[in-house]
Amino acid sequence: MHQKVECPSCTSMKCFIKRHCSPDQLAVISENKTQTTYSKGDFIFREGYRMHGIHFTNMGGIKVVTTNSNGNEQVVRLLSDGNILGHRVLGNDKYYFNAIALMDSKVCFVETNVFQDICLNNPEFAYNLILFYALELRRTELRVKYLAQMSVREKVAEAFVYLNEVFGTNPKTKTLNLKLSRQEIADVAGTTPEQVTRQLKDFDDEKLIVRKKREIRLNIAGLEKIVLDFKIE
Amino acid sequence: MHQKVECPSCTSMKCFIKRHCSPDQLAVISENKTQTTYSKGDFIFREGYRMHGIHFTNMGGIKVVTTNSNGNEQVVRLLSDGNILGHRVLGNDKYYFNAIALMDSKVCFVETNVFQDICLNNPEFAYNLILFYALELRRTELRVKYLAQMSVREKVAEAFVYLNEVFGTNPKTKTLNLKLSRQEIADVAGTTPEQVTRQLKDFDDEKLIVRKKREIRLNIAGLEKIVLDFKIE
DNA sequence: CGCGTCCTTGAACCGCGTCAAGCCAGGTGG
DNA sequence: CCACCTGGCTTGACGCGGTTCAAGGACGCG
Repeated sequence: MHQKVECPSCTSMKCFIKRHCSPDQLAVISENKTQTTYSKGDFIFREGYRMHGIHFTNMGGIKVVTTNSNGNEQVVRLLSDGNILGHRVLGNDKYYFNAIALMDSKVCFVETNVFQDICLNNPEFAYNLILFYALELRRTELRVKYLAQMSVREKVAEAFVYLNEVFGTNPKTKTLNLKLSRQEIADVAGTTPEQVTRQLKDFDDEKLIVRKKREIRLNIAGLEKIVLDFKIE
Repeated sequence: MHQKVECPSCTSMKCFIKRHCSPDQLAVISENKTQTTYSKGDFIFREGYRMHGIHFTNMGGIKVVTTNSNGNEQVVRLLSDGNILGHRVLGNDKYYFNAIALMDSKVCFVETNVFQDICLNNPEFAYNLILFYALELRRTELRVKYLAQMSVREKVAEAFVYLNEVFGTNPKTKTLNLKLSRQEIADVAGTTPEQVTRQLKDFDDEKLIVRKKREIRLNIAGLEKIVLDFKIE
């Protein structure tokens, strides 16, 4: 197994804990946290899993998904390193979604009571967490709107904008830092693999992407325009 | 105008402020809050409106909606008395949804800086607010799932379950405590008035509802079964 | 070289939204 | 008091978008 990364010596600039806790608190948290390494495809938690704490991604990428009757997955949220995971479960220990590693990932875990202590003793931390939740809530609501009202074309465009936002592109090749199957893209967009293929063909014709199998070079400005046009009218 | 309800003498058992603040704090908040009465159809805030605080419904009912290109509304959230409204905007003053009164409503408003002070000086309040946000987030994510994967039949059933959850039914007549047009039901369910009519007919045939124009008597157990069946398989 | 997996493409099907016509009820004015 | 009008409800017909099904092709790996 890998060496555990201790909070005081952690270099993540994105980590919520790292950004909002005092050195003293970092030491306490570090002592009380566990850290696990997951391989691509591993479950961080499953539907019905009993949660008794909060996860923080130290490195890697994770998707939170919900499964429907036919076994199709719908991606509810994507997250890269430095993000909070499983914070929805706070105060209610049963959760109805699965969290799956999209690549090799390292995840820290803090138990609820430790976390609660931080909140109660560090009001600034708590207030910043409230702001974080507010932002998350707005994002999720926006996704409600998207899934309910967008056409497939718009949903696929939005999926790439979202993927780019979270994982970014290789600055040299401009290809997405994550290779996904048509099925996986469909799960993010909320449609079928066949529709994804068709849309990718259209986008290719329109110079919005260049596709070489799973390597996809994005014309982000163009894709964002599709999403923006939806928002405006 | 109506008389302002002061927090210390407010009798709402549901109000978040009332439940989690000390008498001292209640006095401070009451002094700094404003209270407005809205009639059915009035906007509490509009898309693009600049927000500088948080609302609490003292009495009444409100819907938070988003409008699409054709002018159709999609209900994102319903709330009755004692609820928090506009908390998503915290830390980011622009909002992309409209809040509209469903009936005559009284709403309290607390400015952000006052609210922030409460959070920073009352960690318990802040922590409970975090729990509230976590719950809200789970609810919203569930709606993402519903809108993305449910059939119209299931969505209409879910709309009534949701309406019943928030506004309840008259214990005598078992009719919904809120009369809505077909269009308004469609906005909650995420479909069209015509589809609502068709579903209501089906539900009536199946003894899941009894409809007398806008008066609708619900067989909640039956409707919940439809939603539950979707969840399970 | 052969097998399996994923991608692609076409075709058929179907659920749902749209359009339009008719209906019913409540309100208004003669 | 009734005739008319208006707005919402109902119902049927239609068409489109998107999912599903199926077959063929490309690629990778043993």
